[in-house]
Amino acid sequence: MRPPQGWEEIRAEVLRRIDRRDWRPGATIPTEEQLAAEFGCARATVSRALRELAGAGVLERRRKAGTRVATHPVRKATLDIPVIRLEVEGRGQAYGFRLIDRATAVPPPAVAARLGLAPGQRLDRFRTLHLADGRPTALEDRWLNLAVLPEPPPADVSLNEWLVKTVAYTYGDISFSAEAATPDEALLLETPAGAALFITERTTWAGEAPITSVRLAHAPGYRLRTVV
Amino acid sequence: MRPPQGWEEIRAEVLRRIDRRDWRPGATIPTEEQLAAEFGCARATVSRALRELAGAGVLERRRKAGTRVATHPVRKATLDIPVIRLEVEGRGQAYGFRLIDRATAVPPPAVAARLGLAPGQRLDRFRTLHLADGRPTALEDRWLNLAVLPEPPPADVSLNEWLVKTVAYTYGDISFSAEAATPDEALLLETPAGAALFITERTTWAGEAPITSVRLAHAPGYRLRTVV
DNA sequence: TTTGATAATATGTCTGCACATAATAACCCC
DNA sequence: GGGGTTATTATGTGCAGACATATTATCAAA
Repeated sequence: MRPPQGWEEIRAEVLRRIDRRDWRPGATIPTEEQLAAEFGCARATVSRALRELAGAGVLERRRKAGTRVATHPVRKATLDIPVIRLEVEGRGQAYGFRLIDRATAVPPPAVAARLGLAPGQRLDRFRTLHLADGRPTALEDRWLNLAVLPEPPPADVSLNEWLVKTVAYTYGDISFSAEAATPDEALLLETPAGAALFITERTTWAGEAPITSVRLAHAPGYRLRTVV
Repeated sequence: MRPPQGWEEIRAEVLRRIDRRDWRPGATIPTEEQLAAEFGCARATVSRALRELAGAGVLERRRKAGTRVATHPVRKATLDIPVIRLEVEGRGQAYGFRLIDRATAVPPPAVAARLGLAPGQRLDRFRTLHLADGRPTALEDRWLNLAVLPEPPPADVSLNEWLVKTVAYTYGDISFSAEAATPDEALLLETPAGAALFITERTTWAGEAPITSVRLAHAPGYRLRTVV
């Protein structure tokens, strides 16, 4: 039996031993040094494999105490969150969007709190309907802090696409929830009022300055997946 | 200005340069070797920092082509998905659960397909209501393949907790969606019929054998967060 | 002009070593 | 025994060097 070579094969071998219950949940597995000796590789290579598995929540590691198989599956799933256009095009549909309205206003308290704004400060609000093959797929409600942008956005291109190419991206916060469609949302998304909508909310900073807070209401049927 | 030391400081420095638009979206940043020379460290240390950022979707790396700042923010957010008991206790509430019913039956086609079962194969179904401070917080609908378990589950402890301690965990699939509460679900979760519920679905294999498929319907107000 | 072989190059990975750090175990003294 | 100090130990991080590999650029032949 050829020993695993390369950190990916070692990771697979460790997973296999957990699957086969050689190493049970809660049990301590051999030290990096022992595994390196068994597999005939350097400790750093074993370390890399175990670190990845710890990052995925499969193992728990502590100095001196060693490495053990995780008992409580606080899984760390990794999500891909693409921009809507790519998501639509990835399904083989034609993407489009329509600007519903645009205004300058004081954002609701929840948004102001998320962005860390002084009360009463005004922001620009854009509401955009995203279309897949002409049918609405998501309603975007974006509050944008134009004051901190390095240059004013052009009027002729998608605000989204301009933003991602222009301002830096260090998402501070993403959250997901389910909400019933308001009459307004239902109308725009062409769905019955009260339908269950999947909501994505993102708040973005560039360094210290809050840039934008977006709420995406996805049309019914939307599903967010992770693959491990 | 002291140069960053350690891969975490280097990661922070790279992020800062992106934030400050020194390196703009789409632009190629210096090579690992150049950065290592600038920061006065080994290439491996820079490599570690850049690899982490690429894993988070901030950078895109290709051999020979180099490293560039990601343009389309296919962000890779990392989610923590704890077991419900820990989630409830983490909020400082008292956890409890109640087994609603248990049966052996042929699962609906969607579940059978997810698990890759032959049509007509029977599984065990457990429905459990999870409680926080006595109030329902989530409804669990679990289909379990008892045949592949190494030993039959005991009757006196929580099936969940026994499962995670006994069988290996290699989640194959997790998905999130929003659905309207059925009358049955609404009754159990003490919420109006048709309320928007946040749904988590997980399917688990141990090696080749499908173990279990779980559908969790969270009571209204549930929110899944990521921290970057 | 196109095609195909070849060279150049940046990242990907590995090794072997060293030291830092956190957490446990061992010990000693009262 | 109890409590506090010290030693031990496994992981975490770092470095320098080497080779592997994917991809691009270059250049010659058809």
